[in-house]
Amino acid sequence: MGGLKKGAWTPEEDLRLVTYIHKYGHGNWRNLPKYAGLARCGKSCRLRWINYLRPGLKRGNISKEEEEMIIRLHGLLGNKWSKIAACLPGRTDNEIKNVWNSHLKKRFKSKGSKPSCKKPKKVSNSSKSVCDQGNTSSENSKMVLIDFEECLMLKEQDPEYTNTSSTASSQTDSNPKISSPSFSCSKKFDEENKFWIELEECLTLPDLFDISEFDFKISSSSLENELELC
DNA sequence: AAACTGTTCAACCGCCTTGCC
DNA sequence: TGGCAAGGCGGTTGAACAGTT
Repeated sequence: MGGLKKGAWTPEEDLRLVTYIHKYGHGNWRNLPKYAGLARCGKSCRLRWINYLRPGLKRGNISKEEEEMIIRLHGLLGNKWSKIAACLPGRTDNEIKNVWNSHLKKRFKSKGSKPSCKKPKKVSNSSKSVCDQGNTSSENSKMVLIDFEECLMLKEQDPEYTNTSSTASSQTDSNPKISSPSFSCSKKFDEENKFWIELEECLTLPDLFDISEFDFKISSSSLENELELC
């Protein structure tokens, strides 16, 4: 790959890239640099466009609300930066990753909790975990996001899944924070097959509600009916 | 003022996924 | 159905900047 430039982009390169994309779009990133007269690889052009030059990007500080959102989503999705970014208009996956790694992660370290959640895991016969780590926000957030596709996939993989009752799982017994074994949630669908669920207000939550203490399971044969924390 | 240390963030790297032939 | 190309993603790096001694 001799002759390909690396490192920081110059204003001239930015201008070339923006001008080209505005004129012709980016049909093929691999060929784009050649046609745009850039000594960069296609990947580099794509990254520059997505993370910096694309219209509609919010530059500057992440707001408190955005921060809270990142924390919640990270608790549920783990290091799925692109998925998290999809929920934050104008923010890029790279930006969110940087924000997380530079300040938010430290905040969790100092609190002594584990912020990340890699993959859904099976915890017991009677329940499936959508996420094994959760909301560690300092506020009593009661909104959580469930990846509907992931739920569906898990359900399909495990025939026992739909046979679960609403009784408490063994994990609940070891949870000192909450005595009630389960409660239901109302749901709110949004785009991309995810839906928000809002925990019922009737439940008395501990001051520092931590979803990581719970698993989600589907309590009826229909995914659309009800989810439970257990 | 200089040296050192810590932080931020743009960019790169390599792996994985997807779509096409 | 397998192979290949391209795009997408997450982890990592390193330069620039800020703060501290």
